[in-house]
Amino acid sequence: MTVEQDFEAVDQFPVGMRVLAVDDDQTCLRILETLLHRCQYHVTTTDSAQTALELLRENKNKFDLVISDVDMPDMDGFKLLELVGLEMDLPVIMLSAHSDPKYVMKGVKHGACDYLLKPVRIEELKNIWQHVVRKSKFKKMKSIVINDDHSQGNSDQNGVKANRKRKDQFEEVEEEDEERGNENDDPTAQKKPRVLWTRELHNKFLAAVDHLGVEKAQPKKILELMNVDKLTRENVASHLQKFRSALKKITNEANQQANMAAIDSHFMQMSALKGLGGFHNQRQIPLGSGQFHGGAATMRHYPLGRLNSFGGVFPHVSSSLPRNHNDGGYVLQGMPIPPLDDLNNKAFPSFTSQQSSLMVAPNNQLVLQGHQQSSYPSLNPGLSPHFEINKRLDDWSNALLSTNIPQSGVHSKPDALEWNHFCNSDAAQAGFIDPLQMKQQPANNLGPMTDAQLLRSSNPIEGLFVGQQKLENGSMPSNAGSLDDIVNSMTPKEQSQAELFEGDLGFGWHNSSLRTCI
DNA sequence: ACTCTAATAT
DNA sequence: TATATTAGAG
Repeated sequence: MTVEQDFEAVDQFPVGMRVLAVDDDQTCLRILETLLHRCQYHVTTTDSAQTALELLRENKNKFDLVISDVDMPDMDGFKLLELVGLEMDLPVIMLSAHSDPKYVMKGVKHGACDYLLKPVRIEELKNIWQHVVRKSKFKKMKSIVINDDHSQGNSDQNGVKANRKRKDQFEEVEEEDEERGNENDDPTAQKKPRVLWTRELHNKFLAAVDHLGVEKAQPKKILELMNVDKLTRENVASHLQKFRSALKKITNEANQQANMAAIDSHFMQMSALKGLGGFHNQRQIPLGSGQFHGGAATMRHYPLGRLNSFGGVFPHVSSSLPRNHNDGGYVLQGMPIPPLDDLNNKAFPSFTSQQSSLMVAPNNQLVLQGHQQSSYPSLNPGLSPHFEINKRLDDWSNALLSTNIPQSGVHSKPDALEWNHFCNSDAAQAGFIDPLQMKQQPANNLGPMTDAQLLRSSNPIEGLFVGQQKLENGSMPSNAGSLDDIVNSMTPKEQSQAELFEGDLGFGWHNSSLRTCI
């Protein structure tokens, strides 16, 4: 079988590929030329690197590949390599008699896409066209980002392999292609988007988990229930892992506390007194923004006290709030839903910065599209339908300010230490905020999270709050009944506003160390 | 084939 | 930091 036949059997492409061969040694150059011709390449030769460079500069896009000797009097082959890489980003193959790994490495580091040892065998030249294909593929996808990655990304991958003589070039090229292909198959595709577990997304997650039951909730099922585009099982698994560890932490702490029962009964009393504890999920709320198509939108009843402040999906932990958070108050963000507290404010806010509906953003993240949360306290309370919420933030902030509690910034949330400080602060002592009250009227006196709440894809607190306002100003009958009724009673405008402002209260809430407050 | 957990990477 | 990925073991 002739070389030609052999070659053509491989691929038609390389026929006519334009190769510039550079070697100061005339003999070598002649041999090289002959071999390249046999491969049906279109060959241009020169014996000087300088000339080569000029040829290349004058004939941009007239060459597909450069194959150059390393040792040349007028210009170091590496220099040529570098310049070519810089100026036209052509694939360059280095050629030398030195098998010294140092040289090989140098070539590779300078961006050579291959390093051939003299004497060159035609078998090696037969395959060099692949560098052209690869390079152009590579260029296409990197063209916007980087210009000179030629000398970096390329080299590392070849580095290890380059210092062995390549008998098995075909295989090797395939390997390399695979390596690159994994990441760069689609030139337009960038890195996989990261999922941002926003409140809304988390709520869907919670709804799914709740539906399945905490114990039985598994990534795959959750994923199905959530029915969110582009979300993967891995995403869910990761989140679930985080969720569970947060859960464990919280329940552990809760269980360490004594007097649960007493506190429980107290809570129940408070609930009853408040008239809010008896809410049932009587009907669903029509959802504007929910994308939820799973089976969680069914009516459920929870035994009062089963649910606590963590989104209604936590196991029964004597329905008492966790207290005495002794690790500094850190709670995995996005896990617990903030307690509703009593509706007369005194929320213990934390601040998050994302919200709204799910999309794939240009920045290549799965994000919730929407406004960036206004930095507290920049919201204008007078204009916000969430005046009271902002006021709560004000209260909290002021309380903090008046107690020398170090604040780490707008997005900080108090940790256990800060909270203890706060509880002992003048502000607290003066009744500015009553820790005791906060303790006595924790979130779960408001009954379970409803499907509707979860599915509304907005901060349930917001809806509740609006409802509460309506109750208070008489625009809603006081016997409105269920929580759902309240939320349902929101006007479309209010709902959209709630939508817009959702996230005013973050969900990194933790009412840590309440025990130490009394 | 999937899940869980821990560890580690990005 | 939050999320992703991986490993190793069910």
